[in-house]
Amino acid sequence: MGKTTVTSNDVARLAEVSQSAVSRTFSDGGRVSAGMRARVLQAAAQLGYRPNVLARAVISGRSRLIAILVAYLDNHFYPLVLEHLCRAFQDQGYQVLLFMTDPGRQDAVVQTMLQYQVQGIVMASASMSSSLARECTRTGTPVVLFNRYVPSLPVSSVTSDNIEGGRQLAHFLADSGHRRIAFIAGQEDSSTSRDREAGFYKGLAERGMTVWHRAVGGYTTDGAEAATREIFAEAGGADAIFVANDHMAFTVMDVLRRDLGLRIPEDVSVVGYDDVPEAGWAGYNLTTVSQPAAAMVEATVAIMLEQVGDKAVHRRAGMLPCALVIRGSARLP
Amino acid sequence: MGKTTVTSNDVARLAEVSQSAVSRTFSDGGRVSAGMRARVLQAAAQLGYRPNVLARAVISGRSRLIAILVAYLDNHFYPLVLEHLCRAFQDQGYQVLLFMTDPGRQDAVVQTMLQYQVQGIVMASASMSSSLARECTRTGTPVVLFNRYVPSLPVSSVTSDNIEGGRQLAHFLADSGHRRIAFIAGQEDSSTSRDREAGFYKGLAERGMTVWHRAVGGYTTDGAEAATREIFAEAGGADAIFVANDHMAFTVMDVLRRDLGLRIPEDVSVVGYDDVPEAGWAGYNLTTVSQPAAAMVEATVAIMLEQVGDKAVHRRAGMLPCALVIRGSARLP
DNA sequence: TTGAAAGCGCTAACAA
DNA sequence: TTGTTAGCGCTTTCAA
Repeated sequence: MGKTTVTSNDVARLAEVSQSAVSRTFSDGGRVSAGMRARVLQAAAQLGYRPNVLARAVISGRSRLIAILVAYLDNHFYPLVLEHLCRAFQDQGYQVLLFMTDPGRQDAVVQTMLQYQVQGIVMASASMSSSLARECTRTGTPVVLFNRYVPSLPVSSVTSDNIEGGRQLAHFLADSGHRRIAFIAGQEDSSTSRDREAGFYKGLAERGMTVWHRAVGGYTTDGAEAATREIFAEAGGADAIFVANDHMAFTVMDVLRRDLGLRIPEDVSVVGYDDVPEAGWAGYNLTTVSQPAAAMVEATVAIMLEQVGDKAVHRRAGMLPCALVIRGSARLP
Repeated sequence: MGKTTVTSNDVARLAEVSQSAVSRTFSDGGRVSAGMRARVLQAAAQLGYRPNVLARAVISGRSRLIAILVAYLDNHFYPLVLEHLCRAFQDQGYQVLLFMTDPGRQDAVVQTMLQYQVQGIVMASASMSSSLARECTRTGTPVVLFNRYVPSLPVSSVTSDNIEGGRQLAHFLADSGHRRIAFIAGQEDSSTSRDREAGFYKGLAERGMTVWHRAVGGYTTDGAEAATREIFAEAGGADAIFVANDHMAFTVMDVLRRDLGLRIPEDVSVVGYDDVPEAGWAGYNLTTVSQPAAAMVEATVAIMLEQVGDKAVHRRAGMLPCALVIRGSARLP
């Protein structure tokens, strides 16, 4: 078989030029004459030469690798975001190193990322310890939390205005005549769930109301089912439920209709959060708040590219507006 | 600030040992005495040393990088597969380089993968040109097509038995008394759609029937909607529709119920393929064929690991059994 | 077992 | 513009 990999030296020998001429031809700002370039490219094509970007990264310190960490992909919001992030980084000449993690193993995963010399880290549906955040700062690796924030950490974040979204839902439900309004929280330690809840309570208060019942679904299917049953174990049940995200809301609707024999929205109104594609499906037709996924991805990429290559890392926080999407799962005024 | 990256030389200097001792301590089969190991680890911890795996990859030729290429993530089958693949490779000490691509740009993307010295390529919902496949063979990079196969190419593949699945659906519909059975194809050039269709026709033939109408949905939402309308533009319409995957089937059901005012399954039966999580949701309750995603991922990873590091690439083809999942979207006998 | 030395494939300063 | 030279951070012979 012989050697299987073609190096810049092989190309240089065939083209009868120096090895650095080959390097210049294949690097961005390379100053090479048209004639040289042509000879090199011709020899490279003949041999099937392909630059080894890993070797390049070792020297230049620019791996053009961005790590993305996600905890799960069952909530359809995240695959969508992942797809857009990946395409956006690719378009900018960066490649995505994908990591799935369970809470608890995140620190080890971040160590692996750093070993791969990634130039930036995006964390979606996942958080990070403060010691790790500091380590990233030390190595000059910018971190962007997607759809989450931790004010005390030296990391950037991109979110939408979850407080305002929760508030608008509260107004909408209160103004539609609902009186026993329940809330199903997501993960209690996530800023999304906390903010949506805070905004929701604030909105209710502005209408002189308080939440009728609060349950926790933990952003899981099982949790959502249990929370729904818990609410309707009480006498009378709720006449409206705000579920902290769409993914849980679908389960809630299934339990309500199939298991409890209730009609939506005649017997009980359901509203969610995220506006994932399924929310628009006729089988659910869910009233919800849309998160501007495309704009959030854009902001994430912008913050990343701004910091990549900089020696120092700056904390940036982007918050994008959300919008109430009224469909048919909640009664109207 | 000073130097920001800690190298094995820094550790060696602090521990007063040779640089190669540090290297051995951090590489797998490194023969080092316990005392040496302890000194090195202590110095490394003190400095916050982290091996540069890119430099290691340049020398050893083992990047421990696996590329995964997907064309889209809206069909929920793929995020699920991606999540499992990623976790499985991570567990084996490999990292995933994720690429999203549109048909047509795939060749350029594969070139990028090879530049990153990936040790293997998984292609899901995406195909590959024969010249590229040959190039991968030449570089000794194993390729596994997930949920797709191209017999003429020197690449491995993992599929489920789509022919048998289609056949079972045909029997099921025929035996339930349906007489005007339509089929909505996916992408015409994909082996999944072709096999499901072939099996379906075979199954119908075994019951002395033929397909009543055939339309093409192209695995897209818009295509599925158009195909549905096309079928019901004909006098009478179908009394059953086999949709080539679940993702399109949900759209078909929406169009049927919301736009055409038909009841499922009283007026028309709908069956899909894949058994994505949403198929089990009460709002759809779709009769379908389940693809063994977990087993397919397992087979993919096994084929990959078997070949990674081998000089020569072997063609492997894994086909896993599927299973009919009967829910409520199709009439029973 | 340990250390010295020679690279892996490439970039980047420097001189010509 | 081109070639020469010195590395990047690491693995891997080869002696000791």
